[in-house]
Amino acid sequence: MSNSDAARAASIGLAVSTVIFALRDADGAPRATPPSAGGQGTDAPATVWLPLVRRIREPQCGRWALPGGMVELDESLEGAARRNLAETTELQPTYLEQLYAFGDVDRSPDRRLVSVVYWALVRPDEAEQVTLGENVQWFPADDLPELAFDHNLIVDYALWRLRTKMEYSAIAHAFLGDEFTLAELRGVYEAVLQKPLDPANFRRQMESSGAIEATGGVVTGGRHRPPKLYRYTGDVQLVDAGPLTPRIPA
Amino acid sequence: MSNSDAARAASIGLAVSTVIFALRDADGAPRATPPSAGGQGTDAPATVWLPLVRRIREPQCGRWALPGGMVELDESLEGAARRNLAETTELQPTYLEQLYAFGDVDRSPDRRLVSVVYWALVRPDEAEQVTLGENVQWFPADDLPELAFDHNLIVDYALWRLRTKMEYSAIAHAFLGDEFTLAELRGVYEAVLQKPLDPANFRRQMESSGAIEATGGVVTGGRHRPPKLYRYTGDVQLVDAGPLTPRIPA
DNA sequence: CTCCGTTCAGGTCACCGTGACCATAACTCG
DNA sequence: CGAGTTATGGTCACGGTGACCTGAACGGAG
Repeated sequence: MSNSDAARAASIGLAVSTVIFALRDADGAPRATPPSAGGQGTDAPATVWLPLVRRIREPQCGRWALPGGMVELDESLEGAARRNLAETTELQPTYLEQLYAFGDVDRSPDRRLVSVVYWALVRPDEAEQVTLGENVQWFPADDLPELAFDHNLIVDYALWRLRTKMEYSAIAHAFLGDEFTLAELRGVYEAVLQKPLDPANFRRQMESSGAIEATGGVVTGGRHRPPKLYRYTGDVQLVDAGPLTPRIPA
Repeated sequence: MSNSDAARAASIGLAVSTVIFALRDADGAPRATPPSAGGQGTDAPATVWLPLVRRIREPQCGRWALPGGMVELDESLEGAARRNLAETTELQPTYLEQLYAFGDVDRSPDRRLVSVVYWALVRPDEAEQVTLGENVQWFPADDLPELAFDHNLIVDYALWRLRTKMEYSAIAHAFLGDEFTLAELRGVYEAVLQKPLDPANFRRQMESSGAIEATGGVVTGGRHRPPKLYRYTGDVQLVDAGPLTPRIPA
């Protein structure tokens, strides 16, 4: 039982990391703040971006990595994720969900480390609050440099989950403010799924889903017919947000 | 930073547990071994069962719990799950996938414990190999006693995942042998989804999916037209079996 | 003030997957 | 040989979807 003895002597480290997704213009500029409230509304296509942190200590010092840190004794896993997000990027994400626990023996060259990884969606106005600097930068999710540890694999998996889940769950509104136009909502889908959607068919599906309702307001200022504003009703469950979420009554 | 000091002094324990699902007759009898090979083929409706282990030490001594144990320094998370399964139930499951990491601060009364939970599907002939005894018993998944720790919540979540995934992924064959009839495959769906399915429509869907192919063999002996035997082609990906699974090429 | 370009909004239509259902085939047993 | 049972194949109505068309409502150019 030398294994057990070794496990007691040098324990396995437990960390959390988070893949944070936000939509930004293809050139890297942040989206117009609350897209509808701002004004003319950006019509440039958006893409998926995420903030990374440069490692300032060994191992893998200098490489870009996901924000994260060790789990303290008196905090839950999600609590640790939220604390680390607040400390490194000052973000309080709209949407936060556990992604996967990564625990291969050799994933960290130093100490044995198991990382419980979360993924988060933030609104453009939240994303702007990220304090940029030498050690915090935004990167396009589809074109990342070589990251520290197994973080490239992690981001790829999170991106796959985002795109898969976008097709069957109502998570798109986590990228938007409380009120939004159908064009903005469609823009989120197009950015994540990377394909154009028919505006008329998109409208029909959203309306029949019961997930959104008109607020009564419209957005004026555009050189075209003023679009109505919508909000999420909350009637539609976010699917599979974890074991603590009450299930949809069958 | 007293928290950091405390974390270093008494580290967080890392454990794995597994929810093992198998199909058995409603009265608890195991299904006919490899259902088709056996003989007449059981026609009694099957239900979902899982094996539990009685705790033989504090805390929660005497209560039923999921099989599991601590992760050793030199094994991966999935490796630890497989080792614990082999040690406690002698099972080598056909299907094994990570479910969720449970890490609430108060989930274990003793030491701070984070459990990475897996879920597994086993064939009836594998399930029979489980050495039953005072401390290992099968329980119907929908009618469990009060389990140790948060294991009731965990089983409920695993059951929800099983039922959800059954509807969009081809995992049903993990409950069967290499060859099976469409009636047997349909029986798996009916047992998990808890609703009858139309045999003709079920056949049409399975055939058009491309997931199965006829082996050429038939099962004789029944007092009716002999059903054809099928096998899985492997063409259809098991969806979302973890980050290491190659994605379906878009 | 009118025309024009734009997007919003509402509608039609063919097609396909689905569930409900019917009919025949092929076996065993009495 | 007929009865009973399941396997297998087919039809049909319906609902959701994608492709596409038409009018509505604005700002801006002339």
